[in-house]
Amino acid sequence: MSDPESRAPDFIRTIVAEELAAGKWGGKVITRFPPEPNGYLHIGHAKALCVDFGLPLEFGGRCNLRFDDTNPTKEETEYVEAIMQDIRWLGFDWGEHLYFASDYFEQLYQWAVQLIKDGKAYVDDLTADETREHRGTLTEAGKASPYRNRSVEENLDLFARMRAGEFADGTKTLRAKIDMASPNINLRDPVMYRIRHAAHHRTGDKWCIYPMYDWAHGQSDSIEGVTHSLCSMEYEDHRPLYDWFVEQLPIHHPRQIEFARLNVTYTMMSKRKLLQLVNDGVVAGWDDPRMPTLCGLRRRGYTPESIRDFTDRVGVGKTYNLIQIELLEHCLREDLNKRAPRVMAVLRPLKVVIENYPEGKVEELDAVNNPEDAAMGTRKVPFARELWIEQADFMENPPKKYFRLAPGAEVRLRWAYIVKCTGVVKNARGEIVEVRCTYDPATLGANPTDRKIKGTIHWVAAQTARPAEIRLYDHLFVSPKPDEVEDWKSQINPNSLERVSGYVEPSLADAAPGNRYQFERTGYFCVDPDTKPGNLVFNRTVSLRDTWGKIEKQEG
RNA sequence: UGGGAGAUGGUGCAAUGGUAGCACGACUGACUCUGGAUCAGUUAAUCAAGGUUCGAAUCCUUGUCUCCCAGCCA
Repeated sequence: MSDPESRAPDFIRTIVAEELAAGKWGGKVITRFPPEPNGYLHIGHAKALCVDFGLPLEFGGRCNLRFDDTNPTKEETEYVEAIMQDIRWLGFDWGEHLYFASDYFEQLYQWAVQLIKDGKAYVDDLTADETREHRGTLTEAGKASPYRNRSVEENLDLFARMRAGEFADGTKTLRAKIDMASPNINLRDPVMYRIRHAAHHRTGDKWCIYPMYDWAHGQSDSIEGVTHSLCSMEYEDHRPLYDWFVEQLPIHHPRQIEFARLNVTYTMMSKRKLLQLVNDGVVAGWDDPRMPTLCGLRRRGYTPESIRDFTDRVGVGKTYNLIQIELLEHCLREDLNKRAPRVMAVLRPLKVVIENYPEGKVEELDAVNNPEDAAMGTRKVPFARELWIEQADFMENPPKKYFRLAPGAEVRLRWAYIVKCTGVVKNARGEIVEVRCTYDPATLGANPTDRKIKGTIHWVAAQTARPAEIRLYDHLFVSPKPDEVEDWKSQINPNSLERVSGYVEPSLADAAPGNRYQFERTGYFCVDPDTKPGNLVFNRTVSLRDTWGKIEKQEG
């Protein structure tokens, strides 16, 4: 991961550094990460997490985890548990500072009463439709509700009775009295409370009125002593309201700063649409390895380090961005290249028989676990007369520049001998079912001096191989911007998951779920939790860069 | 056509009046018992037009384009 000191400071860190240098905020930075517990965290949240938690890490201070649970009809405990797990996995710690906006409901209520007393809020009887009609449009001012000038006493009485449950859902709201003619629609008497006779995941049936985001968020920030309330660009229009609410009370005033959210090609961040993918069975769940959710990426085999590195490289700005998924994959490969042990696995098996190798003989050959890290040592891999190789590593009529096995051609078997193809066996349909070879006993750990062997292929000895289910993933969507297509579901990639039955070397027999490996020459894989004793399941995390594949593509 | 924000290589981020740089991608080549990794190199950008200035991505003017806002969602 990049050194924080070497990174160019983004505009937020520049602002904070200047403020601190000027003696503001008492020299410490307090931020908050405020998820709504109505879905799972995704890669976009990872960026926000890195910004929110990264700032106090750099300047001193802390980041609170506060659940923004002000809407009981959408929120569930299942989500809060999952969100906490994902944040910890990514590597961030909120210490003792776990909060819920619902913890502040009483204080929020008391402050609302104060606003009513000050003539700055009123109870409105307009229906939702009427409220919309009164709000005006982007170009026309709104008009005042007929209830806008109720007396303080009447407002106090009505608000207390709203809380007491005397009124049905949707019949009354508490509104801030600001300016129905404001060019900023957020300031046209925004709703502060609505009536919802619904059980809340934490407060149960204690409340039947719930605060709106704008009212709850800034006041919650203030209660927690937050200095910098970092959020995405769409809240820029809300900042005047955020400021207005905290200024009406003699309380601490945090600074809201907005930055552009993360977008990545071939996926989407909409929680609503991701939920739909889950509900429609397009994916197997929130943690399906094709999902951009943190739990999906985790199951896929992504490392938290690679995700943090990615968010570092993406930067923080105010410009709309669409990051190419290749950058994420690059960060992943770079990380895994250093730490993933190498093993051999054959995804699409083709039988090879070495005619001059004794039947029944098995040799234990030495293989290096990671050429990038000698400390990872070596292991033994069994070699025998019958092997599995990759179907793609043999061609009966090879094109030029094909360095693998073909009739009459020689190839190095990784960590083993050089073999030469002597012929093939075909079935009744003319398909190749077996490749016949001879091996050169002098080439174990040594290269021949009379000829140059360009190709090396991986293999698994048939009699000691372990069968495995291997799940190969591709982008969930065929379009780089699936969100921008009218019918986004039409962009779902029908081939985003392919299951193959392959063979892995015996050292993997007891591989534990979550373990990550490089299958030499094919990619990085991790053991899926679906793995049971004797039934190995691997997910392809990401393929290796494939220069040959590129050449093939170019030449048709 | 109200308000807010933003425009730098294909993508993302820097340069805050003084040589437009870094990363990913793409393309060459070297090396290699992974067609991986690594190494070397190439490609390619300041939204437009005026103005200020010795000098402008940066300052001024005008224009263009993009995004966000009319939930009792967050």
